[in-house]
Amino acid sequence: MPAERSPAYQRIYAVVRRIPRGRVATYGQVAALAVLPGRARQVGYALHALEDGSGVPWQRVINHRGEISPRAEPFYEPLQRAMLEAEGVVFDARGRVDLGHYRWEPAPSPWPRSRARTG
DNA sequence: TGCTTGACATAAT
DNA sequence: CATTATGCCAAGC
Repeated sequence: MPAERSPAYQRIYAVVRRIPRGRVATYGQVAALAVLPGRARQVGYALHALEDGSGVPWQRVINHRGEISPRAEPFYEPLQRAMLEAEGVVFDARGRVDLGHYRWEPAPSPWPRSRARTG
């Protein structure tokens, strides 16, 4: 049984698929949403095992610093950046993404604020 | 089976 | 915010 079929990997892929276009998420964020707290490395490992036709938007997963994590093949770095830029994600002069602006938030503060006063 | 590596995160300085 | 140290777990050898 390939590791890609592992339940943990499947949850990771499911979370990554939920990342909307033009948004990014960190490995730790994906790990937390995939019910794998503290195992951010596994997220990267799971994405590493992905195939081209997997349909998983792996390019939307970056590290906590808003940077594209360098992998063994330097070829992927500009590729991921180009894919994100094609989605509307803007990179800083230092090659970083403003997480405060592009970070995907699956739960947009569902606070029990009850009836909003003033509306 | 045990050691090393790796698409990371967090805490301390 | 950058560095350094530590935790984490699967894959490769």
